[in-house]
Amino acid sequence: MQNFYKENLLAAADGLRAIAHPLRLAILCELSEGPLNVSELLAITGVAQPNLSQHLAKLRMLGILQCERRSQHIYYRLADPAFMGIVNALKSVYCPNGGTQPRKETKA
Amino acid sequence: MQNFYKENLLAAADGLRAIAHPLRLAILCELSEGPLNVSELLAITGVAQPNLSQHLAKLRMLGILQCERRSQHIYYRLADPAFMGIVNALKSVYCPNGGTQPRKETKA
DNA sequence: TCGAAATATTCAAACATCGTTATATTATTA
DNA sequence: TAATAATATAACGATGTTTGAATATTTCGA
Repeated sequence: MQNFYKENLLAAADGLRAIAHPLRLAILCELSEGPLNVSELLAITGVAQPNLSQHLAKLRMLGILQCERRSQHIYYRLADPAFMGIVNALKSVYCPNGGTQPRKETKA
Repeated sequence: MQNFYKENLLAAADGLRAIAHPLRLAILCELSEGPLNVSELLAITGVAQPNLSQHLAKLRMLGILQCERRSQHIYYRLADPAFMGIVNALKSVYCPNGGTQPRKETKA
């Protein structure tokens, strides 16, 4: 398995585990259409606030999301466009219908 | 989050969790070059035999791998080429050097 | 048919992950 | 500056995952 195993596989598995959760996938799919603040994500996903916050924290700490405060609201965006390649591959496997609908522009 | 959430996200997260493990990723990467039997995978990965067998069982039961007995040996192959889209997206993110080396043909 | 090789299964312990509840922090508005 | 809205953190129980050890099964060859 050469050095490929020790280095890249561990990193790839970490990255996969980071997104291998329905809520985190939902977050990534939504943010792939543009940034959103926590309240908006809360309304879209319908989960409990601390739950969402913890998943956002995980994605943020892994460098997958960036956040930026704008007065009362904290906006999240995708930090690493490379992850979208993976999300898109997933969409093409699991979302025959095309996945989420495009959103109206929220003056990002 | 429409119906997209309940159906596709759960399935996609399941699929991701199935491959979000260094050894299972290694197996998928190796088998993406062609079928291998368990002894060969054992030699390549260097892990303990029951450990490998358990991960193979998981991938097999999820329909990601197929296996076929050929006298003493059991050969595994990728059952679902759709997964290769995901594996390839991963490779392009995590394997700058290109990942595994191509193998000699083992008369599949 | 007996033994050995190849592979799978079972079980328990260690560990990680998830959701919930309660609480803290930060920024705005009154 | 006190109250409130937005978001984060902490602690905890429940559940899931991973591994190693022991053992079982299947197949082939002698």
